[in-house]
Amino acid sequence: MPRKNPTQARSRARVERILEAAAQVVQEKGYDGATTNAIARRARTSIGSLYQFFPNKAALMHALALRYTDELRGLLGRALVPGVTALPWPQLVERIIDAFAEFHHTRAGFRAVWYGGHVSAELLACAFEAGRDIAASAEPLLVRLAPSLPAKDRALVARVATETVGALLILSVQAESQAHADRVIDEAKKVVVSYLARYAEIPASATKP
Amino acid sequence: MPRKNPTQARSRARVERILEAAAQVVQEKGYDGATTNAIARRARTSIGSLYQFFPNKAALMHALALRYTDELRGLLGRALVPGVTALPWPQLVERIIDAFAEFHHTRAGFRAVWYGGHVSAELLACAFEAGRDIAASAEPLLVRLAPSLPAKDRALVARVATETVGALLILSVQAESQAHADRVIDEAKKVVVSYLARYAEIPASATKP
Amino acid sequence: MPRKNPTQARSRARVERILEAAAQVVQEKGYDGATTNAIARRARTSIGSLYQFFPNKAALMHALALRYTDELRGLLGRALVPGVTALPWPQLVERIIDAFAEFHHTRAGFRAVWYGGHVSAELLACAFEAGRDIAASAEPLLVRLAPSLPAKDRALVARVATETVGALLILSVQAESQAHADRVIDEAKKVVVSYLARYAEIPASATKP
Amino acid sequence: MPRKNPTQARSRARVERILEAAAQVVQEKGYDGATTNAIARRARTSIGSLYQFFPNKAALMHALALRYTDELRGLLGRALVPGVTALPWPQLVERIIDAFAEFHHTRAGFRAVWYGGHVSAELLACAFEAGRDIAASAEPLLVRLAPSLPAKDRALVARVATETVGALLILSVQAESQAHADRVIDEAKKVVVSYLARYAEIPASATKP
DNA sequence: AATGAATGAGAATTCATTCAT
DNA sequence: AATGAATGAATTCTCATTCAT
Repeated sequence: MPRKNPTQARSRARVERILEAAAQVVQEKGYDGATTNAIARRARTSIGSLYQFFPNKAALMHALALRYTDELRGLLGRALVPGVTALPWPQLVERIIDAFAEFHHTRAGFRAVWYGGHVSAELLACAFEAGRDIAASAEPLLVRLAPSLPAKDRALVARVATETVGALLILSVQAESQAHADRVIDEAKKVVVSYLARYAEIPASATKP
Repeated sequence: MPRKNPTQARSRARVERILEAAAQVVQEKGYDGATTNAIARRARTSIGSLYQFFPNKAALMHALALRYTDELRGLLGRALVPGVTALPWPQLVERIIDAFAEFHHTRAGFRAVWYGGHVSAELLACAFEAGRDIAASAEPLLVRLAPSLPAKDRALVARVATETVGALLILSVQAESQAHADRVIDEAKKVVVSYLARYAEIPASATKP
Repeated sequence: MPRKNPTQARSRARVERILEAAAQVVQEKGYDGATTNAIARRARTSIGSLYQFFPNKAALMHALALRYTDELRGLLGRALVPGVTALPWPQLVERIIDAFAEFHHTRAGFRAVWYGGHVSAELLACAFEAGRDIAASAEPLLVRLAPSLPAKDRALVARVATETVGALLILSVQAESQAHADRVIDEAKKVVVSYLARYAEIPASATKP
Repeated sequence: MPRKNPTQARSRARVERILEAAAQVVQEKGYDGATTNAIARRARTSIGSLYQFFPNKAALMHALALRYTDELRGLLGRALVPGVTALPWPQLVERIIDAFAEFHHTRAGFRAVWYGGHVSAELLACAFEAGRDIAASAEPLLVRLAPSLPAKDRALVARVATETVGALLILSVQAESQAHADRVIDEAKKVVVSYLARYAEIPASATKP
């Protein structure tokens, strides 16, 4: 019974190192300064190895973006721990916004790549996809909130709410003080809750049965 | 009585042509594909002339970006024609969103430069300032809507509303069909109106005296 | 009886201004930095006018070089004032070297163009010609010194002596102190006098009849 | 027991090829005509490789120049083989001049870079240093020739003699025929020997004990 | 699999020169 | 004659990608 293929493990670690290096280099030098050679050097690998894992620069950048969006994609699911889902819906929404806010404030690399200078066309495409996915993961909440809303509308509402939160979190991150950042997040909560209230078919105080 | 120095006029026209060409090429080929030579060719000028007006590619792109933010800055003021300001506040807000939506949909170059990848740190700073200015131009409306709101809160609310509209207009522009784009804009109106309703001290139906 | 064509006078002044500007710009920016446009700007003329007087950049540089070499060409003749030519030959030689030394130390522009950085191929060709001419102007002295020396040898000896003086004057100009510069000139005199003494057919103390 | 790292050896050879090519191209096309692409082509390398070894054109030219000055620095030492040092001093001096003359006539690239135009200020500083070093390597001969000459004067005399030889060798190289070039070298020997004879404290016929 | 030297297409930019005004 | 905006060929240099070792 052989243990896990050591080569695979090493490969995985190397890919991780390369992505980490890419995030750092993009952050430090900007998108244009982030040459594949510089990234390989930072990752203490050879440029040849980099190309073993990523067919070209675009693929590398795409993977870099996916790494964060994947985390984001799972974020909503992870926020919905049992105790939380039972809360009245406005508080539930606020908890989710808090979870995203924490992500934005914690992941410096994320901000660096997404908002810290050069946002490439590839990254934007990724962001769009990620947005769609995140919105999709928010749809179940909408089902509870507005059961009679047609599926198509539900997707739209989820997307609009998600996108709004995203934009306001960026504004929050750019704030000059922590206090101001917090106030922006408070307003974001108000924006989304007011909006969803339009569609809500259950009272704002109802807890999950 | 000679008319305006023809050379200056020609220069201005040429700069205009170059910026227009740049917008088109960036839109078509992306930032990296937009070579200075291609831009000059599209503008039916020589590459030398391009460099007479813009010291380097970054400066050209910067000018292109500024051109749009400057237009945006004045947009709100221009939307507030007499007939409009007398409308009930929710309709007034909707008119303003329509004005911004038209701008986003009309100015292909705007989208190209701001969302077409490669937004430099310098440009982001510009965008931030522009956001602040646009929000500032929206504050008078808030005074009418919520006279007792403290100035500091007013600035925050204006900024949050502005940023939300901006984000949703981008989403709208990315929509695959015109119909979908319109629905996104409708939702944007709902988001902002619901949010502002929280602060409104006058009825949604009140017209200006 | 009309006075001198004023246009010609103005042209001459303009050419002078351009050459002066060229010398300055070469000195300040180096040969590569000395663009024709920069020279025209410094001369407060248009680039078009510059090309009216000089068919191309090479011609301008050539004229610039000639301006100094022409002065050099006449220098020896001017040094031979009556009182000087009567001196014993070694002192005469020393006087000539002093005259050249003064020229080198006085004409900062000359040093700038010739030794201050970028010496172009054209300038070198000029220098070679000038060297030949200056050597030629020194030949009459050799006739007095060594009447029986064949003309061909005389040309060679004159050239060798001239070139040697030139090289040592450059060394002198590069000296870190005035005192050191003077000592180099003293040695230059010794070098040339010792050399010419080989060919001298008249005593070192003989004055001209 | 592996032999020298082949990569290093190949690199060294390539650098050598590039420098050789640069010397040739500069000689043929002049400094301005010597494009980096032309040099790479001549060296049968890619332009990319050229830039791997030299950060820019100036650096390449600088390296080319240094290569020759370094060779020159060692030249005098190498000329003083046992049989030569025992010669009477005037013959010894002549042998040294012959060695330098051979260098000048052999190394076409040397002439190209140093006298082919575009000698940068940086390069001039190099040349000055090299001159000092070469003069220093000649001082031991002066000690034998004029033991009582103070050290400071010795340095000056060595420098003056060295510089004179250098200037006359350039003149020699520019000569239109080999015969003429040889005659210039003969005169150079006379110039230096006559000059040094002024300081000589030992007979011109004395051989080294 | 890993390495990194080598490649070369292609980009930005300059500047001598022209020519319509 | 004078002007200087316009031209575009030519140059330097970068960097994604390949491939022999």
